[in-house]
Amino acid sequence: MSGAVRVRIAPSPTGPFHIGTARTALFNLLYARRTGGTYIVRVEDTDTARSTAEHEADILEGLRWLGLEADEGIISAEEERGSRGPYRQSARGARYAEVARQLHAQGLAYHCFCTAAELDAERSAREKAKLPPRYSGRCAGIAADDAARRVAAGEPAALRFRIKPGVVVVDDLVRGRVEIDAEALGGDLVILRADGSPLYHFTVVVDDADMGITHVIRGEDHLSNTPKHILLFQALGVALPKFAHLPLILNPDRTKMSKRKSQTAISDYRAEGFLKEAIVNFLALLGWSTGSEDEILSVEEIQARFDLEHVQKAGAVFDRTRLEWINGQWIRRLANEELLSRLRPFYDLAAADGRLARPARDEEIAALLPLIRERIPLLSSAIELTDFLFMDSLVHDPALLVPKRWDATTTRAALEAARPLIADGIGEGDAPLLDAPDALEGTLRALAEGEGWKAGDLFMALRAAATGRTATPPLFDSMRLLGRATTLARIDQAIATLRAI
RNA sequence: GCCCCUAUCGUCUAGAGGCCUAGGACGCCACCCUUUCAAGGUGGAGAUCACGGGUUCGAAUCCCGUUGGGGGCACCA
Repeated sequence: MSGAVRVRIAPSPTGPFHIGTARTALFNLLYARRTGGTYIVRVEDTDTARSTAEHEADILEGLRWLGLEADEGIISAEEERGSRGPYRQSARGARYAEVARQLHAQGLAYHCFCTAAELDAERSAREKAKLPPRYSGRCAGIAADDAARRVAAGEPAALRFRIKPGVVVVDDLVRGRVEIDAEALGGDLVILRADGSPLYHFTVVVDDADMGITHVIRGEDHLSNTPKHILLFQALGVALPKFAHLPLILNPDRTKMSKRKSQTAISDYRAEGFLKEAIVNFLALLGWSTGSEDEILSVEEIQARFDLEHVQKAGAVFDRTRLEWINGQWIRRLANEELLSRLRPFYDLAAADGRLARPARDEEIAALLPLIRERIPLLSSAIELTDFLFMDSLVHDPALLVPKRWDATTTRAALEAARPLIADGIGEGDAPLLDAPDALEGTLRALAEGEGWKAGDLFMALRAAATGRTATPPLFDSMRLLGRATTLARIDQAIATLRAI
């Protein structure tokens, strides 16, 4: 028996991979890494009505993507690692039945013959009397042989665990000592339904015991239920794990973060072009702090500093704006090849769904990187920012074509005057000159000066003509990337459009 | 209704009795840079540390209460 730390994340595949699950998984992983412990993934799919293979796949893929893959437990639909499994609750039915039998044999659990209707009536009666919901314990006193006879006769019976009276102490690593009177636990707890299927509070304890979990790190929403777990651990005669309840992630209105009020699916954030580094960085700082003023941290840096002492006690609002800022920071930090490969799927998807007329080649994206890196808060932003380079045709909005201080006539004259200079100054498929001075810029500035135009207005007219947009990467680089023929054709098209006004 | 947790700028937070006339970051505003948009730089507004009592020479920090917020109380997880 070693003192090695064993922690777990136990997602339930009743929905897509949730941001809150990701945060809990991350904190468990960080704690395991920091202590040299083992990080386990267990799938809690006892709710067969709501659990699906698709959700499980989404969760496991999300964990893998974020770098939160298990050391032990479930890796994928096919792969499971470790000797203390099975790690999927749906495969542990026999074990739950065995433990339930044992508790029953010890008199720690009993058969309950109450029907759903009776329990409902009891509950609503208490509610009407302004009393907290609580099982009366009506079946607790049925003699064992009577109960056995009724079960044998085929009467449906759930199995209830006897809640021992007394005060239960939760020694929480984040919150300190918490005392809860067993009286407030709602009465004896159903651990097996009448059909024999196990319930959450029971399976979680059996699993944590079987898997040798030493630290249960989970959301604060489980704090009130922890005494039930402690009582169950004691009934099983196993050592208690340590508990650490993390603050909840909140909607902007400060309620528990939910799908209804917030974007909660990790896959949605991924599809928008959030980097895994940014999500991990952001999530780590939601409810935990370094104690220093550093903000942009890699998983390795976070791992090296993580501790439960700096975990916040109060809930934290999920601030998407801040996430986007962190994402931008990480995009700017990625090496070129890395950024290129992260961008690749976004360009492929855009080409496939028609937002771009054709796929972008690697060299083309590579050439764009320096132009867009500082301009994209999300990977997906790159598409809107550069789509003009990958479109066969472009429809000018006449309203955008004319710079604010100009009229249509001036704009047309300017485009006509600039056209030959551009024809001379740009080649086919030139590379961007980036920070180097572009000779064409000087030429066009001279033109503007000679005509009494503001260079900025001329550039804006050209930008709108060449790209169809008013916010673009730097103009001259954009035109070089576009190539001589396309740039001139678009200027001609813009002139024609202006003539029609 | 009962039980539990919690409370520092709009948001995420630093702060573990004197270093705090409360620091940083996001966001916001202004200016600089600038061909647009960004990025970056500089500066600014923004918190009577929820409130009220204590303890102490001294409290954002400790104690009690109040109020606010949240969570939990299923044959859901």
